[in-house]
Amino acid sequence: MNRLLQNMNPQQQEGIQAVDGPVLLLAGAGSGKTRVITHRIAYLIEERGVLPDSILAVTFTNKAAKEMAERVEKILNHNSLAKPTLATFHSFCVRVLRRDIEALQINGKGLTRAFAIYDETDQQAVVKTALKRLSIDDKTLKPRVVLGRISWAKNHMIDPQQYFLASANPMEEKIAHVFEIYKKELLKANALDFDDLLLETVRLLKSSAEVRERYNRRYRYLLIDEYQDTNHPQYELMTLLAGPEKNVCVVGDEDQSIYSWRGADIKNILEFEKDFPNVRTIRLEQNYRSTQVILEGASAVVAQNTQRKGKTLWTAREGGSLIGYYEAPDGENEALFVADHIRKYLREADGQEGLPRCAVLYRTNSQSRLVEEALRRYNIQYHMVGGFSFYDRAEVKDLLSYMKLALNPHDSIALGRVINSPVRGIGKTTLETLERMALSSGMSTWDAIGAAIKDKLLPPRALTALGNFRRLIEDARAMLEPDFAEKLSADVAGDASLPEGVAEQSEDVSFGFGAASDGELAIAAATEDTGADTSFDTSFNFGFDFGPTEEMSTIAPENAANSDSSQGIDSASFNPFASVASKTKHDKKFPSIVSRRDEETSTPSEVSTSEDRPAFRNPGDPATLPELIKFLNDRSGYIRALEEEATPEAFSRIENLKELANAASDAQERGETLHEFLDHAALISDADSYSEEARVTLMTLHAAKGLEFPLVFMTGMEEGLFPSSRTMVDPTGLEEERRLCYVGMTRAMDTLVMTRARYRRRYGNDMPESSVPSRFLEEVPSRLMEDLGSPAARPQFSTSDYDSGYRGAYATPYPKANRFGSKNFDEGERHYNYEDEDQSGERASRSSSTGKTSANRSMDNIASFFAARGQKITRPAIEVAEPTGKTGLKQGMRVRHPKYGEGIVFRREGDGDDAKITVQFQQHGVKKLVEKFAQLERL
DNA sequence: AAGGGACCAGTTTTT
DNA sequence: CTGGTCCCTT
Repeated sequence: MNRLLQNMNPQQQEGIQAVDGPVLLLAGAGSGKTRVITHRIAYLIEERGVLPDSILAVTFTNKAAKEMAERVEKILNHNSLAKPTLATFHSFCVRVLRRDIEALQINGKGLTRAFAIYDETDQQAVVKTALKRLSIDDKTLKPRVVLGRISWAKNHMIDPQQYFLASANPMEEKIAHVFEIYKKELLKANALDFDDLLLETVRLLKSSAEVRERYNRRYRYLLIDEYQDTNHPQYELMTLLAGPEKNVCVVGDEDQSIYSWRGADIKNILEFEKDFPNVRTIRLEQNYRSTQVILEGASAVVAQNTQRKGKTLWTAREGGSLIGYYEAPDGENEALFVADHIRKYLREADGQEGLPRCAVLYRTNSQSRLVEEALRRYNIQYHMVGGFSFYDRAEVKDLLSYMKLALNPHDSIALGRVINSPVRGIGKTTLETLERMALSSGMSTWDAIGAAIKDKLLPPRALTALGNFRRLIEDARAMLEPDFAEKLSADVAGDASLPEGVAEQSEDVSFGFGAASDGELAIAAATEDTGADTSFDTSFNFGFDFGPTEEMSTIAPENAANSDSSQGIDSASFNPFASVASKTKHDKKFPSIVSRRDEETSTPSEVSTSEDRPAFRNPGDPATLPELIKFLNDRSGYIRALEEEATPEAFSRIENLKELANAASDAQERGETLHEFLDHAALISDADSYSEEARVTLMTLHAAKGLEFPLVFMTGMEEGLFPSSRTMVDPTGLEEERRLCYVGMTRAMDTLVMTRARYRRRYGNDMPESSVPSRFLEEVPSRLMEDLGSPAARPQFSTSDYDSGYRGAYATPYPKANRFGSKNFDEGERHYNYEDEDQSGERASRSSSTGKTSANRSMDNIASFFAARGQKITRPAIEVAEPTGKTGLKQGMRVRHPKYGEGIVFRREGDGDDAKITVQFQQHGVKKLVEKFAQLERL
């Protein structure tokens, strides 16, 4: 038998071999779907002799795409040089548009290939300005809501005019107006939002037969994963890409459709069968992942849904441990329970085969904080996906905005973001004037700046500031031009040919950077030693004197001097390549970017191809990514402003910018263009940071889709939280929540634990009411569950005579109306107590300082728990924390502050460099200070 | 123009 | 408890 079909069940084999014509693969959770997809791709290549180039597989997340690519490569034993295209819908569209969007232009008008991608924050900014322009209070009409409507309209192919005509009330009419402005602004800014990426690609492929046929020729085998989560534009895209051959395979599971709120349309599956009448449907129903207990539990939950085709998943893994349930008194305790459980699990798994891996899943990102804290206390390494992405941090976005402006200065959102950060004296009034100018003349803000300077339409001070800013951007733009360095230096000789990394592909579609045309920043591929050698001289001067030449007089000499070492901008504190940079610190004349390697090996003139000396920028090439970043960091004064701020936060921002420089340097090594780098930053999602090696992973239920773990925790199983209160009103929303629950449960291979907190804090306040157990808990047959409640409570309540079948004891003293506890519970009885520790002793101490009346709150448990181990705790911090910082300051001590004068230490939080001290000053009231910087003097 | 303080509103899920 | 916005002072 073919090795690609080995160890596959008949349905899987069919899925792998049915490569011609349309195929619908209905793949239940854990049914080996990814295996089938990857083997199918390998089968196409190995058995059918299909060129990898002509295979396109579209997945939902970058993570899935990456994983799939790796697995395919592994199956093929790395034998294949060419690779199939594996991408998300969005990233694929970006690549298409970066290449072909200008085919949509009419009379030279329309978006260019330098288009920007607007993320949700950018979109909000556009909506906000639109609202302001229409004098609509953004409290009555929330930007989020407006955006939701706009997105909805777009995905239903409704334009602003149609929206206006269809609007039934003033509110809708207003939205239509905002929509119209929004659309115009994006056009003016040469920008596309996430929806546009899909829609414009569809429009492109529909309107240009030439382009469509080109892609049809290129991609002859199409595969769409997570088909149940596609929306209408994605569906259209699929049909367009499928072309006349219709070798398209879609893979999905309606029970795992969890993105309908984003426009995913279950109808797509039905329409698929309609549009492709000769479709072959294959069902994968054997689950290879979970134990029978878990699978049965999950199936029982999802069986409550009415809107499903219904299928019978089965597993050969009979039995399995029961689904655990733990009811915590509050969120902290819940998190500690999970952490403790994980620690035991990791300990026990130590000697065993295989990597121990587990996941903590929750409905909302905000729930992660408590779990994180708990894991940190246990010193358990964890990996969190989601939440604030690296690329969402303000400083990173700022720098990215500078980079975007270098490509596309008309990007008004990026411009608005950084025009005055760091502060350079361009304030509100100036911006308002510019905005008015732009509005009345229809030009972009960037052009308005030019006009204002040209016609001296603003006060001199503002004009100077604007002029400086404009020069900064223009200089950055100049760096993207080939020959930019030559313009800076008179004595440059040599040919400025672009590096040819990849030859144009056989068919006419290619995304390699070799395909980059003049406007794009083509960058030579690089080797490992690149980063260090390439670029970063500590001061931005590229190692040669760039006295202002005719063309580049915009780079003012004083600016260059500005960034000289003594001024602190450059400095080792920032430069990621400081160690090398200090060595190479320019005593060379041009071409300095070219580097030691040249000195050692060959002369620059001999070198012409990127293969020969990929590490360096050839004379005549545009600047490298790290060079650009370095330039922007220095010339914008961004780093300097942070350094002057000198707060811990500022330093961590600098760290983040370093990290961005590292990312750029990596991208450089991969041969990415600036466009590609920015596209990546725009499209990367938090879910993509999941790493297989992590022992402990924290993420939302949504992010967990497609993954599996031996041990899974589902936390926050409470009505209103999960299912979310917003979804509980309509049955459709509720069914989606239920599917989400199904997705979560079926992530578990061996063990599943569900938890709930009786009291959960919200907005920093305790919720007055006890939570109600999630209905999904009720939907799991009780014989499949066991209570993991307080070990201490167990002896009190014998389990043997408890009839509902799970071995917990907690429900006994209460009416059994609800298996999952009742409101009148005495909190003291059922604490999770850590390793059966006696809670009675030290716990009682002085916890009343928190103002809580109940001595049984988990906080006190935690306090005693850590106190017993001699560890410091930060909560409640007041009575336990031992001051160990350099100052040795303690609560009650009298201190003097250089500015605020005398005061008394009120409390102390944290330790080491992060320690914060709250001081009651006689004159200035209560201040919270970072100990390290506070310069407090003990009296 | 810029920084600080007071006030208020918000938690789904994501490319 | 956070983050954003508005208004106040310098």
